Amino acid sequence: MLEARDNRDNLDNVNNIQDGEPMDDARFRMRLSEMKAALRDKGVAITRKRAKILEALLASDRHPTASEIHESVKAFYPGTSLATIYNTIDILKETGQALEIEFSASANRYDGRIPVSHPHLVCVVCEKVEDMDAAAPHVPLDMERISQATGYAIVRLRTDYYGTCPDCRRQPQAGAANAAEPESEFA
Amino acid sequence: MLEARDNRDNLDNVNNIQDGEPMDDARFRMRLSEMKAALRDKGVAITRKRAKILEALLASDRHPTASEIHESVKAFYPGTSLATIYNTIDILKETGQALEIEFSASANRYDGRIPVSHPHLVCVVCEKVEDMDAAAPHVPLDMERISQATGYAIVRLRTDYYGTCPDCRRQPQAGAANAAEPESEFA
DNA sequence: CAAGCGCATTAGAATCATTCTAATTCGTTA
DNA sequence: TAACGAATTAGAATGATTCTAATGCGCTTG
Repeated sequence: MLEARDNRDNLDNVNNIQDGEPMDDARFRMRLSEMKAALRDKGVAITRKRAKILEALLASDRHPTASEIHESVKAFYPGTSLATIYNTIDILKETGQALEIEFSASANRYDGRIPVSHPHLVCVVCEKVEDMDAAAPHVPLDMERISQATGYAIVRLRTDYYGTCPDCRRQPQAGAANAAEPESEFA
Repeated sequence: MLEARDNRDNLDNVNNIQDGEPMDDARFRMRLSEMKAALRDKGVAITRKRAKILEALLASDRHPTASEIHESVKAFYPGTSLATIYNTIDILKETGQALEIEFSASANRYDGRIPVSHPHLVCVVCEKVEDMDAAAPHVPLDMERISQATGYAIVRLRTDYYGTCPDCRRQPQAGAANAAEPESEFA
C-alpha cells in the first residue's frame, strides 16, 4: 500500500540521531523513552514484547526488516509471532516514531518512454505515478559527487515525491478519481 | 531483488520524450522502432505478442503495471500469459529500453532512530541500507516549491541512491560482505 | 479471590506480485 | 518434412504482508 501518512505532525519532540553508527547509551535510552511515551499517549500498552521490539529497532544500525526484528525478539520471547511485529510497527508508523523505507508497497510500474531515472510524482490516493515535469524546480543530484563523498559506486538515483494529485484534491470525498482503492487516510 | 543494472551504457540512442501526455504519432513510432532495434540487437525475436507489449507500454501515459500491460495485450491475443509480459519486460530492462519504478523489490526496512524522511544509500550487492551522512553533498529538495509547481499536495519525499558499498567493492568476488545477517543483540 | 472486559497475541490462512519450472508450441532453416 | 532452438504456456513456488478468528493475559470491579 502506498501510505499517505504525513509524519510532520508528530515530529515536535523527536530526538533525531544524525549518524547511523552504534548509538551511545544515553541517546539510546532517550529515544527509547520517547517512543514509549508516544505509544502511551496513543493509549496502547507497553508490553514486554513491544518493549523488545522497540529495542531491536533502535539497536540495529542496519534498518532492519520485520523479519530481522522478529528474529531478535524471538531470542528473548521464543513464542512471538510475526503478526505482533507488524502490529507494533504499524503503531510506530502511525505515531511518527518509525520511518518505513518501502521496498514492498504495490506493483512495479514501467516506463518505456523515458527509460532513464527521473523523478516521479506518486499520488497516495489514486496511486497514479507521473513523471515530474521538467518545469518543476527539481534539482538534479550529482551521482559523481555522492559517489566520492560516500565511497559507494552509485549507479542509480531514485526520487519520488508522494502526495495527493490535483484531481484527488478536488474530490476529497469520492477520492480515487481514476483509482484503484482509496486509502484509509487517518487512523 | 534489488537490481544492480546500470542503464547508462544503453542510452546512446534513446529518444527521450519529455512529457507524460499522449505521445504524438511520429514520436510513438520512433520510440517503437528504437525498442525493436534494441531487441533485435540483442538477438531476440520481435514476435507479434512482444510487439503488442511494446505498444502497450508506450501507449500508456500512466506507467503501467505488468498486469495492466497484460490486460492490454490480452485484448488482442487472449491466450497471453503473464509470464510472457514479465519475460519481455526483463529484456527491455536489460537493454535499457524500459525503466522499472520499483514498488515491490524486497522487504521493507524500518528506522526508529531517524523517523523522518531522509536520503538512503542502498547497496545493490549486499542489500544493506544506510542513512546518507549529513556530510554528503545532498541538496535537500523543497517540498513546498514542488507542491506549487505541480499542484500536488506533497507530503513525503523519497531519495535513494543505489550503488555498490565500499565493503562490496573491496570484495568483488565474495560479495555480500555483511549481507542479510541477523541482528546483533542489545543487552 | 472471582468474574468479566478488552486489548494483545497467536497460528495459520489469504492475498498479491513476482519468479520458477517443465512441458508445449512456433518459426526457421536444413 | 524433420529438427532445433527460442517463445510461450499453465500452474506451482516463493516471499512479504495482511487478515481472521480464537485464545491469552492483565486489569478493574465487586
